[in-house]
Amino acid sequence: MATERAGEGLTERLQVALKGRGQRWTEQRQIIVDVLAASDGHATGAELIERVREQDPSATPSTVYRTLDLLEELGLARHHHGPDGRETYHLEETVEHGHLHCRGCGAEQELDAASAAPILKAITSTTGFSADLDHLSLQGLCAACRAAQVS
Amino acid sequence: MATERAGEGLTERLQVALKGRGQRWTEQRQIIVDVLAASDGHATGAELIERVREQDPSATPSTVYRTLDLLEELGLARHHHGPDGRETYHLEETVEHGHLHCRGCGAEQELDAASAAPILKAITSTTGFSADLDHLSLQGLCAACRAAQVS
DNA sequence: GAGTCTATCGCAACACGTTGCAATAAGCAT
DNA sequence: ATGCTTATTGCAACGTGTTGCGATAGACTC
Repeated sequence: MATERAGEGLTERLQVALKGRGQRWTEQRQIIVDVLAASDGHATGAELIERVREQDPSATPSTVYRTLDLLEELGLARHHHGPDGRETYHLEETVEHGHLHCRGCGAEQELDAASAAPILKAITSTTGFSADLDHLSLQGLCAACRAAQVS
Repeated sequence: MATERAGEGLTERLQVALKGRGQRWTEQRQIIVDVLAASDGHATGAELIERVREQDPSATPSTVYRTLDLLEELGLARHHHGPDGRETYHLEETVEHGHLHCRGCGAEQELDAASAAPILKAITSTTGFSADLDHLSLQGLCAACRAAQVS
């Protein structure tokens, strides 16, 4: 397993953004961004900490979470809460998407922007509220489980 | 501050449901149901524990959370996760509803079943997924904050 | 009422995430 | 290169929620 590196463009964007705010670029932050880039789907806080520790055993949870918060502030990462309330993180590079958790079979579907468009439109027109797709995390029954329940 | 009691009908329904499953009705459970009924809107786990403790200082978190889980299994209570991932509980008697959290002003709107209907319909027709309104917890910008941002 | 079975309780430990504070070290000026 | 400023780190403690286990006590039988 090679150690994956975040795209150079991403790292550079980060350095510039940090410098502009009087903040610093550190080895730890490089590692955290790399880990996030390598786990391209979704990863929980605990998973990220574990993977960061593989590369730097001295890293602590507080540092990792603080860095994740920072990345979110900079708009480079996002997090959302699963049905159990646990957090999952992903890089902003990942396409913006929502999540559908089926309480029947436990499956998780992703909801891409195109499919979500009519839903977001319905939300806006009935409530005036403009919802963030990245925070859209629905629980319910998928089509298969609904069919199974009817039987 | 009078000690509020859950409606007798609710308590009786519970006793019957428990007996049918070979489970028991205890003083603690009465207290927890009462507290839940008294905090008719939403209450976090921590708040509920504190209030239960006022009536029975020997109650422990594990008991309260286990009872809440039990009430959910019986379909008498529900919980959902706020934008910070913390849990809030409410009795099933409460009208089913969703939540809208504004990331601009921090306001929280409720979403009643009538308003939600077109949204749920849009979800079903685009994804085949039948979403639970009680777990619908959106984050985004309310109409006022959107207007303010445009300026 | 006494005895039995087992659901429930309290405790203690754990898991995830957050926060305050003192020590370290990054980045800048000289 | 050296020193200064202060962002960042590691540690330790806390808050919320979960889980395992032995002790308690509810409900049922005789």
